[in-house]
Amino acid sequence: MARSALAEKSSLALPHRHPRRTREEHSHETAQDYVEIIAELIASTGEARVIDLARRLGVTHVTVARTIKRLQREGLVTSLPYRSIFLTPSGRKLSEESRSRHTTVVDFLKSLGVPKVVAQSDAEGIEHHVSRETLQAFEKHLRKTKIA
Amino acid sequence: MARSALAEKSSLALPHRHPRRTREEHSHETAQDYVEIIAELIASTGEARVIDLARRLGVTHVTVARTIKRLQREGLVTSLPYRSIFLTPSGRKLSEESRSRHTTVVDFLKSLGVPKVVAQSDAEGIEHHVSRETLQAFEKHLRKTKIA
DNA sequence: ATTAATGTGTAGCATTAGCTACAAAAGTAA
DNA sequence: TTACTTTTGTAGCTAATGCTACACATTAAT
Ligand SMILES: [Mn+2]
Ligand SMILES: [Mn+2]
Ligand SMILES: [Mn+2]
Ligand SMILES: [Mn+2]
Repeated sequence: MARSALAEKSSLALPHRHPRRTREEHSHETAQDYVEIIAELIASTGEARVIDLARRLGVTHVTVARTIKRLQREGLVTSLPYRSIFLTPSGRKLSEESRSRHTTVVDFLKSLGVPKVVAQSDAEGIEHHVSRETLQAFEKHLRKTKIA
Repeated sequence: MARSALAEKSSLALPHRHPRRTREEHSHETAQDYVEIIAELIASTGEARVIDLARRLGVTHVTVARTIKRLQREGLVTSLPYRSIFLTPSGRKLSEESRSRHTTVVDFLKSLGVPKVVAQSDAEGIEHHVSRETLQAFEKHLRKTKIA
C-alpha cells in the first residue's frame, strides 16, 4: 500500500472530480465563437473575411486563417484561397445554437442587474459552460422576471 | 479603398468585439483550479501529491507535474522532487478567492433549481468567467431567495 | 533485507493558439 | 496600365496542455 492510500482512507471531502478536458473543450469554444461571428458578419455585411474575424477577435489574420482551416477540416465552414468564408449546414446549426445561448445568457445576467457591458463581456465566457439544464433554468427565471 | 471598407460602411450591427485572449485566460483558469484543489487536498488529507491532483483532474501525472512547475515559476506553489506540494501565500490567497467564488456559483445555480450535480459541473467552467459585478449579483440573488 | 507496488521524473510527440516577418494575390485609385 | 493599399498565404517561433514510454525513487509488504 502506497502513500496516498492513507490519504484516501482519511478523506473527508468527497472526491468531487474536476475533469479538465481543456484542450478539447477549448477548441469547441473557439469553434462556437467563430461560427457565431461568421454568421453575424454574413448577416450584417454580406460576407465573412479573415480580416474581419481577426479584427473582431483581436488576433492576427494568421491565427484566424489557421483556425478556419481547422473548422473546415471539422466540416463547419468552407473556404477557398482569397475568397470569403461560408458556413456548412452543420456550421449554421452550431451558429444558431450558439447565438441563441449567447442571447439567453446576456439577457439573464442583465435581468439580475448586471450592467449591460459587463453582462456582454461575462457572457462571452459563461456561454460555453452552460448546460441544457442551466440554460433552461436561466430561461425560466427570465420568464418570471419579465412578467413581474 | 479595399474590400471590407464597404462592409464597414454598411455595417448595421455594432462591432461588439469578442477579444479572445485565450492562452492567457486559460492558464489563469488552470492555476485557479490547481490551487483550489491543492488547498482541498491539504485540508482533507494533509498533503497534496502530484498523483492526487492527476486523479482529481483526470489527466496523467506528467501533465500535472509540468503544470506544477509552471505554477512554481509563477510563485503560486513550492515543491521539491519527490515531496508534496505547498501553496505560497499568494497561492493560498488565490485558492481562497477561487474556492469562495466556486461556492457562490454552485449555490447560485442550485438556487435557480439546477440539479446539484449539474450545478457542480457547470460551476467548474462558469466560475472562471464571473466578474466581480456578476458575482455580487449572484450573491444578492442568493440573499433574496434565502429569505423567501 | 528483498521484493513488489506506487509515485515521480524525463524524453519526446501532437495539437491548439498566439506572434512576427515576409511574399504574393487581389482590389482600388491615379 | 501602373502604382498603391489591403488582404491573404506561408514559414517559423513560442507556450500550454494533452499523451505514451521508460527510468528511477520512494514506500509498503514479505
Ligand atoms: Mn464566447
Ligand atoms: Mn458568443
Ligand atoms: Mn474550474
Ligand atoms: Mn473550482
